[in-house]
Amino acid sequence: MINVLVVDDQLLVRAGLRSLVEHADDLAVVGEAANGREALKIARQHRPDLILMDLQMPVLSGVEAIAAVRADPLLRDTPVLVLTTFDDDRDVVDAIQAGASGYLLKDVGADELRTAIRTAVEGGAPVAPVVAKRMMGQISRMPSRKIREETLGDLTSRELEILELVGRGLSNAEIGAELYLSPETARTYVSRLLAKLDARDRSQLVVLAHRAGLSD
Amino acid sequence: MINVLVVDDQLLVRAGLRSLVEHADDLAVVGEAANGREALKIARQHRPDLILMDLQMPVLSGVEAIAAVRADPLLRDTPVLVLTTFDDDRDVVDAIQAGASGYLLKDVGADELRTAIRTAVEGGAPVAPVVAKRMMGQISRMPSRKIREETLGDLTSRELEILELVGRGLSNAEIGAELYLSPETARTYVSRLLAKLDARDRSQLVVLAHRAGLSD
DNA sequence: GACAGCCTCCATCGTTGGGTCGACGTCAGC
DNA sequence: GCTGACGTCGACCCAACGATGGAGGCTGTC
Repeated sequence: MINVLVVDDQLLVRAGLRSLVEHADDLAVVGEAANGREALKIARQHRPDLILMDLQMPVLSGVEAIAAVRADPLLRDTPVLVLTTFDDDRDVVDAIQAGASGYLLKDVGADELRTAIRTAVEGGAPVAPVVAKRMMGQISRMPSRKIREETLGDLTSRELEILELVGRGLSNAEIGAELYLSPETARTYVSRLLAKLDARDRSQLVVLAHRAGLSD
Repeated sequence: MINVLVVDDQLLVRAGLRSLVEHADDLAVVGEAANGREALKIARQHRPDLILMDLQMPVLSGVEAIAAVRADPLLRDTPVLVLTTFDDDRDVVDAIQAGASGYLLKDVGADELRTAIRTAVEGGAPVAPVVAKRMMGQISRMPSRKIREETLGDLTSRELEILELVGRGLSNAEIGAELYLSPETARTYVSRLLAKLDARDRSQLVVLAHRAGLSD
């Protein structure tokens, strides 16, 4: 039996969700909350298996509430399934970074919602196709392996090491200390990197390093 | 009627997919291909409404094939739905950056697959919950608005402008030229930024700018 | 009017960075 | 054994950077 906490500031929506959720034998609503603060309080009391949460709420927004859940030692592992009306890029990214376990829109079908709840409890991340499109848009803008290999292709492994440290903002002396080299050697490498990568500054090297995804 | 091109290097899988897909009245398989090169050829001939593609393939991998589809003026708008066995972070990111329209795993249910095909054709992005979890993991590692506001909170708008240019690797003189300032003024701002953000180098400023997501 | 905050400019001085050489050692491969 | 690629170190010199402290002007607000 999966116990669900329903969080939405509109009474009507909560009622609708309750009837939807309880239509299934394996699902039950153990509480309702009208805002983030209430949600946290009730969640700590009832320890639901999943929190179904709207984002637009007074007092404590959905995103803040999700972050609070993830920060709470008691609730840390409770999946939070976002169920909201909009799919702004900003909302989606914020919710995910706050620690959401899934992201559905309110036009979701009844069966879909129930399936999503089960999926989230099992550790999966149910996401509405429109939202997934947003997510993919974000990922498209990330540094790609292709760029990495194209720009860093003919660097030796040692040069890559140095570039990575330059990309962290280290000075030549610090790089030398980090790799047990003399500062002069570090400078030699940086000079070579500048020539190879057609950069003028070490700060341009930093830009390249980040563009190539060397920051991870 | 939605015409589907099935791409997989295993005959058996293609046969299975064909029977699954054609089980619905509104779906039809208009072609099969065993690798990326074939897929492109047949796609150009038949102009399917959707391409169902495995990633692991000889000759031309799935990711490469997707990129080729997106680069082809005739096929540019044809959705490519990835259907594969694994969900490596790398595969997922590569496929998305190549231009995939969705990402399913081969343990998908028959109904789910058919629904996903329709969703993809309509412009949505069907994604398996496990894959969505990977995607969310990627997005979690991106620069967040929170960090941005925390680190850049008490900067004036002008200072932000300068920081953005520093983050692109410009020198003081270039910043001055860009903003119609004297180089000395640019230096003054950079100095202030160094003090405010507790950095020592302009290269550390570049790091901060990128961490805060000022590169977009 | 006094004041604070912001934007703009400048001069000086020490430090770092970067270009350009050259040198030595190692190791793989022909 | 020679060559070439790589890694390491150093010396020279000039340009850029960064710290510091100052200055004037422009907005607002009290």
